[in-house]
Amino acid sequence: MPTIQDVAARAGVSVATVSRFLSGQTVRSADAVREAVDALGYRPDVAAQAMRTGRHSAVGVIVPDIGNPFFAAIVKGLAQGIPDGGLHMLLASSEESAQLEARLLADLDSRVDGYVLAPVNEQDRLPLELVRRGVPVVLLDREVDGGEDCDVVLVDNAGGAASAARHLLDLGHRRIGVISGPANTTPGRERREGFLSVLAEHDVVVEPGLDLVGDFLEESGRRLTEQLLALPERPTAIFTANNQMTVGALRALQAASVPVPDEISLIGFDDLTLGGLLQPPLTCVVRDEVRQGRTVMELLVERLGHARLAETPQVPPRRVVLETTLLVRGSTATPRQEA
Amino acid sequence: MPTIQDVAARAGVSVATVSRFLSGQTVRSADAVREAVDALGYRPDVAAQAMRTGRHSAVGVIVPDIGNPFFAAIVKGLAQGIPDGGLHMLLASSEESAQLEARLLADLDSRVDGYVLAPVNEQDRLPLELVRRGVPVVLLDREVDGGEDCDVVLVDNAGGAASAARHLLDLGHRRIGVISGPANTTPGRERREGFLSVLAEHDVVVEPGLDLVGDFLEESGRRLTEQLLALPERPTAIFTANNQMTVGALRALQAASVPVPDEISLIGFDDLTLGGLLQPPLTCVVRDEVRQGRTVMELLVERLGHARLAETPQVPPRRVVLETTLLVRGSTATPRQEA
DNA sequence: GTGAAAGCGCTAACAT
DNA sequence: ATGTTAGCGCTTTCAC
Repeated sequence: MPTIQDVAARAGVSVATVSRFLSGQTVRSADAVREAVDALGYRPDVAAQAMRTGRHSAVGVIVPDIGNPFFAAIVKGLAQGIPDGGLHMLLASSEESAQLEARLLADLDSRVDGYVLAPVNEQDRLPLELVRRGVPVVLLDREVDGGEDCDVVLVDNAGGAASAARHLLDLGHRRIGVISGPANTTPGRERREGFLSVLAEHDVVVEPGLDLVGDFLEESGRRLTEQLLALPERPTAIFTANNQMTVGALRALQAASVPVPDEISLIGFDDLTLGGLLQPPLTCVVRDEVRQGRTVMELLVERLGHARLAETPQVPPRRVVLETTLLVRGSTATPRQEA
Repeated sequence: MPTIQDVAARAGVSVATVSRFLSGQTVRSADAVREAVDALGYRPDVAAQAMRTGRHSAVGVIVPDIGNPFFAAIVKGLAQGIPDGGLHMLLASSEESAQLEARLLADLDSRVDGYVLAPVNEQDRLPLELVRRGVPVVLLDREVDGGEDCDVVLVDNAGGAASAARHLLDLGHRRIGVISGPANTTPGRERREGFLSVLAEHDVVVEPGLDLVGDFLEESGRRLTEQLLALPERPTAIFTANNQMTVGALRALQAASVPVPDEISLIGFDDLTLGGLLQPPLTCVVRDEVRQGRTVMELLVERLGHARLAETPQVPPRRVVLETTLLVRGSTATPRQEA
């Protein structure tokens, strides 16, 4: 690999001139330098640049589960949000483990200029520590306690869940099972609250056996749905708070040969890859995941730019809440009339 | 951020001793150094290490489409294959563009010690250039021409496609549509050839209008299926060569209200997230994606280890071919008897 | 506009 | 076993 020395030698100038040329400054011998760069196939050594400047032209991304198609779509959006050239993404998956998350964050520390984080839980102190140190951070889909100082891109969890609840109420459901996510995550908490508050407004009681909390993974959706099906009096509808748990619910319903929506209606938060091709097609609350990812990266890039210009840029933290849409397909219907 | 100097000062030793301690060598003042490291929260600066040693403790991963759940599963496997601590993954998506791939590779050059690559096409020269330079590379799911010198982890594309073909023949199909991937990719080429060769052995002719080539994306699966449905005489079965095109085919069949498998049987290469929950559940050739990813990373890690020990390690290139399984579910059946 | 030179944090001789 | 020191490739003063 040629170094900047080689380029300078070939162009007959000093390394300083080459460096200036590369950083866009006007240089008398621009042509000669350009020629040398091209001829030698010179690429600056990022490690050396990083050491000298403290900047890495890379961002760290930690998602809870990269195998989840939802986060795959988010990552696609993140990639779209990266401006052309030179900014890279270090991706890691915390597997919903706070411990692993802490290790990853520590490892990334001297490799990146900023972070996209979907913290494992809202009590997570790490993101705020970074912010206090002046490190650009944008939270993805999840907030942390006291995180007002931190950019965040959410969806309207409560509103989306509320629209799902209203839809079920409109259809006539009164006995509804809720499978929500961990109460210490933003989507887990807000979706449950948004859903239940609408039911409460309409004096619909959700007894403890119908109000279940999962972990956002497929297996818990399956298990909790089985639990609902085992009740003496089954619900007539089920709300699942994320895509993976919806998949689990579908498997359980299918395994138990429960006809959807004839016996039980199902409504999920977030669509599935094939949600529209299922029989019946899935009714769900949808959002634009790719756009959400893109927005996150745009905020981060902007903040990185400011961080470069001044020590204390004082860009006020931004909180973006993207809308959700209720997509009514075939998995919800009027409850069957019981005797 | 404290430096190794700070640690040395606090422990009352030289930086060399701290460095030795950190690299695992036995040191007299181990306790004092450990105390200083902990108290200061010292973390070595990776950029400085990289500059000094030339190693980055990171690997670059370039997949063609990170939004594809198949590659998301692969990436999950890759993450599993990373030994505890300190090795990182820089992930990028080439979006099936050779140009973007080249740029990504150039950008990653001074950030990583090795690569996992799913090259955009088999004529791609870049992976071999890296290998010639002594850079550890493992090819993922796709080979390149003349790439005998390069580790690669494939699946038995031809065998899997052949099993699909035999399954359709056994059911009695004789007029079969084939939607394959780009002929200049390994899975595109091998799956088509494996499929067609079995048909040829049984003297089943696939006329040009039934032998279509897509681009592995959902939209091409949809369009080419529409094309098959528009034929004067429709096929009684369709084989789609990857997951995304299978989704497209399903959409087209549904849009045209073609009953599966009653009028047309469908068999795909690779399962879908909800393949088993579709109505009918999808018959397909399956493999263990996570295992494939894990295997790739294990090979790469091994090669990185060798690369560290000697200049010319001469580890012979390995070629791992993982098996596939025919998963017969409900989307294939005996062809309807025509008049 | 340009060049000489310092130095970012670390590791690996080399000398002890 | 330990300390001293050169230098990885680059950017950025500083003096011209």
